[in-house]
Amino acid sequence: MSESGSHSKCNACPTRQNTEWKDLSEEELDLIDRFKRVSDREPGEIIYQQGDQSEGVYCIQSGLVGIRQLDADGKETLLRLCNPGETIGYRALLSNSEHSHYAEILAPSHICFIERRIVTDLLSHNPVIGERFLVRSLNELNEAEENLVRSRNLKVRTRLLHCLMVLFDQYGDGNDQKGYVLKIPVSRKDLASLITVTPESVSRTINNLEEDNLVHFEGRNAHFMNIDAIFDEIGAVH
Amino acid sequence: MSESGSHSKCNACPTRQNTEWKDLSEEELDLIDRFKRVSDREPGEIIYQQGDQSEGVYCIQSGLVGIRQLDADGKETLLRLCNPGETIGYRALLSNSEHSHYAEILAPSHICFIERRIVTDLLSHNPVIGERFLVRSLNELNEAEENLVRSRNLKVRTRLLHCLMVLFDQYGDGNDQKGYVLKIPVSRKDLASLITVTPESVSRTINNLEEDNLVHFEGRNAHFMNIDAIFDEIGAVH
DNA sequence: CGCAGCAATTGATCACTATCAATGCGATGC
DNA sequence: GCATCGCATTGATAGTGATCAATTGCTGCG
Repeated sequence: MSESGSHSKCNACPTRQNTEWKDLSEEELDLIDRFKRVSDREPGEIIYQQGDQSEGVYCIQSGLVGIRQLDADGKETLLRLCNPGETIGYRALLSNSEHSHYAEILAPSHICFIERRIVTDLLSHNPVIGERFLVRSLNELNEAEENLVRSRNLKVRTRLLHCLMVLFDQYGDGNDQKGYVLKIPVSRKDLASLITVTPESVSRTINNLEEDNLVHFEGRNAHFMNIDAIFDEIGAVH
Repeated sequence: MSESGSHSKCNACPTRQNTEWKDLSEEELDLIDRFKRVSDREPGEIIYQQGDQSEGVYCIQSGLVGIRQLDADGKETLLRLCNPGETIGYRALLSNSEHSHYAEILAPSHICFIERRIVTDLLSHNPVIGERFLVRSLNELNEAEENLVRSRNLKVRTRLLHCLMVLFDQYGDGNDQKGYVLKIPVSRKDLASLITVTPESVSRTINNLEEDNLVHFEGRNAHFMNIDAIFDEIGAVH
């Protein structure tokens, strides 16, 4: 990583309105601005390690971050993708425990680091922030549970379609002459991990979707040829 | 359910020390005491329904409650068991959304209902309560993720052993002459649901464990014949 | 340009677990 | 004591996805 000279103001951060920090006072934002450390990060870099103590939180200004978890056998799972505006690493900090997962840069990113004492300071002065993180964690909890239920009840094909639709929601490029287009932001391996399956199975399922003329893949681009049929399939699941 | 005449004081509640309410003031406890509604509930009764708006939270004074989730196809999953001291239904209330799951009584229970306005009142006056629920939800989040990773990486046998050990932790009856004993608090079907498999698979896996002389089952009682071997198997997983 | 190294695909096989159907068991009620 | 209902087990089968191994494709780099 490289320490960036840019000390852009949080106030001007285009994503702040959707974040846990959206209702900070000028004064509070100023506090963060003065102490935050912004850095340029490249894919593959680790923001924090599983098992480490929390030193603060990280706000994603731009780019893409993956949250991964290693199990006892060393197998890794990609739990979720985090987008600009998201603050990560908050869980270990707020529960006063070590990071139960690690965060890896997936696309060139600008990351703002806010150290622990600043965060606790803000929390103790402004209860709204705590509330925001509470709601955030409740949402993540819902997602996690739905994820579990999906991977239990749905076949790989349906899970993949579902996952692609979720990705399309966040990263979709609208439509071109062929249909809706999505630049999948992750590797096949990670795509597989997201839906709890092996890369081989993803490959085969992709062939499957091609044969059925539902989705056309070229590299990381996915073209949805018949998006209604897709919604049918993931909506009223057989 | 039957409205119970007993208005036992929260102060005297044997489980309160481990709960989110542990550091309420006398005055605050008194507020709850005055407005809470205690009821006797029998197995099968539903405390709140998935999809309903939150009307308050429910504190389990005694008994056992299961949190279940229904998916779009009507398949149900038992997500977790809740024990005396636990407050449930807090998620919908705090995130201002409908219940994403439902709660069913699994053993005769005493349940205290605390209505919404009391909770929000307490929350707004005492930020510590919010913090407690925040930590609670962070813990649940960790559990949920570990659960997902386990059901991805581990075979049924290992998951079952793991689940039994977790249950033993909470409901274990110490040991008799034969070894450690656990009265499994749920049906086979629910046991299966907890580890995301079919009841048939649980049955077969149980036979398996019997053959290996690891665990002996008679009805809902499980005798752990060789608890070290069990820990070996779930610790250093192949 | 060609090589190295990694990512992705393809192929063949196998194990696990789901599924379906039937039977067994146990509690409850008449 | 017998019938019934629900729960649990057992059996037979099939399908899904994992696994292992080999190939292809791609990217960056000397």
